[in-house]
Amino acid sequence: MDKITDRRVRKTKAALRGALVKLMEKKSIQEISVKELCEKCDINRSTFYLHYTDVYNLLQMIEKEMLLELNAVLEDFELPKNKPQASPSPIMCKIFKFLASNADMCRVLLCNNGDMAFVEEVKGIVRIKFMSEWQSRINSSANEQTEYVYTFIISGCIGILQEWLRRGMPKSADEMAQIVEKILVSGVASLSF
Amino acid sequence: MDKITDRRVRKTKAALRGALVKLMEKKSIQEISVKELCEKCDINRSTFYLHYTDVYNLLQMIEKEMLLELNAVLEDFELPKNKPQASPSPIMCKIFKFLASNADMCRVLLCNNGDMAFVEEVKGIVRIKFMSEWQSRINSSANEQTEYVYTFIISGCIGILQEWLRRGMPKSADEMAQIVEKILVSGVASLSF
DNA sequence: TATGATAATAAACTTGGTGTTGATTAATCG
DNA sequence: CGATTAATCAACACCAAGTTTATTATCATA
Repeated sequence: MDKITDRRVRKTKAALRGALVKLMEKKSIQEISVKELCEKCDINRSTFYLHYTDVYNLLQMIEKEMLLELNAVLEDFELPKNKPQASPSPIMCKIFKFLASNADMCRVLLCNNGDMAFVEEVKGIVRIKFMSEWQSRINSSANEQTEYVYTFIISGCIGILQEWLRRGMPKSADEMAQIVEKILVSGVASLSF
Repeated sequence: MDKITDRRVRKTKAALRGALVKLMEKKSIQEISVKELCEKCDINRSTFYLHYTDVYNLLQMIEKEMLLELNAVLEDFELPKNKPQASPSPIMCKIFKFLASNADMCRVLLCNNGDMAFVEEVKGIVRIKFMSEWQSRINSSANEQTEYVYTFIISGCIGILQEWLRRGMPKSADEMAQIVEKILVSGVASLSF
C-alpha cells in the first residue's frame, strides 16, 4: 500500500471510499455513477478523476488494499511447527477478526451484490494459509480428488464467513472460529482417501 | 417461462442471449453496452428496447429462466422414500448434468465475473432439494450450529461445481457426483453434534 | 395464399453522464 | 513564510442511452 503523505489526498480517498460503501449497501456497483458518488461525499468530480479512472477502478484499488491487509495479517503469523496445533485455528481466528474490523466493506464485497473475482482471491489466500496450517493434520496422499476436497473445504469456510457477515456478526470471531473448527475436526479428519 | 409463439421474437432473444454470453466470457457485465451487444448479433438497438430495459434486465431474464429450468429438473424428481438411498445422489447427478447442458451460460454466471446474487439463489435451491434428500441420512438435532453446517456443505458443493466449470468439465457429471458423494459420506456423516 | 397483425428496422432526436482542460483557490509540508 | 501541490470551478465536446415515428418484413392462420 502506497504511503500517502498528503493529508488532503488521504481525506479525499477516505471520503470516496466511505461513500462507495454506503452506496453499495443499497445498489449494485453498475448503478453507481461517478456523479452520484461525488455528490454523496461532496467531492468535486474533477477531483475524483485526479485519482481514479472510474468507479470500478476505485473499487479495484480498495480491493487491492484489502487483500494486502489480509495477507499482512496472516503473514506475520509464523507456524509453531513443533508445538501442538492450537484450537481453534489461529489463522481462522485472525481471518474472522479481520472481517469484523472491516465489516461494512467486507459485507459489501463478499456478500449479496459483491465481487465474485474478489471472493476468488480471498479463497486463494485462505487456501494457501489455511492449508499450510492444516497439512500436518490431514493425511492426504495427494491423489486426483484431493484438490476437490480442498476446494470443498475452502468454499465451505468462505460460505460460513459470508453467512456470518450477512447476519450482522451475531457471534464473536472466536466463537465462529470454534464452529469452523468443530466442523473440520469432526468432518474433514476422515477425509483422507 | 412464457411460451413465445412468434418465431421472430424467439430468434431475437436467442441472438441477444448468445451475444451476451460471448461478451461476458471476455468482459464483465458492467463493461457491456447495449450498443455493443446489438452490434455483436446484428440486432437493431431499438429492437433491444422492445424487449428489455437494459443489459442487466436481459441478464435477469436469462437468470430467471435458468432458475426455473433448474427447479423444473429437480422438481419432477420424487424422493423414493422407502427405497434405500441411491449412490451417488441422484439430485447431485441432475445438478451436474444440468450445468453441463448449459455450460457456457453457467460458467459465465457462476464463475469468475459471475453474478453473486445468482449464485446465492442457486445455493438456496440446492440447499432445499439436497437437504430434503439427505435429512434421513443426517442425524441432526437441529441446534444452533446446524445451520452453519448446512451452509458449509452447500457452499462446499457449489465451490466444487464452480471449479469443475472453470476447468472446462474434465470429468463427467456422474464422476463429479461421486466425488461429492465420497466427500459427504466420509466427512459429513460424523457431523452430528 | 391472401390478409390482418405485429415484430424488426431505420433515422432522427433529446438527455445526461463522462472525461478533459485550464484557470483559480486553498491546504499542506518543510 | 514560501514553494508546492491538491481541490475546486466552469466550460466543453463526446457518446451511449433511451424515445419516437414511419416504414418494411415476417408471421400466424383462416
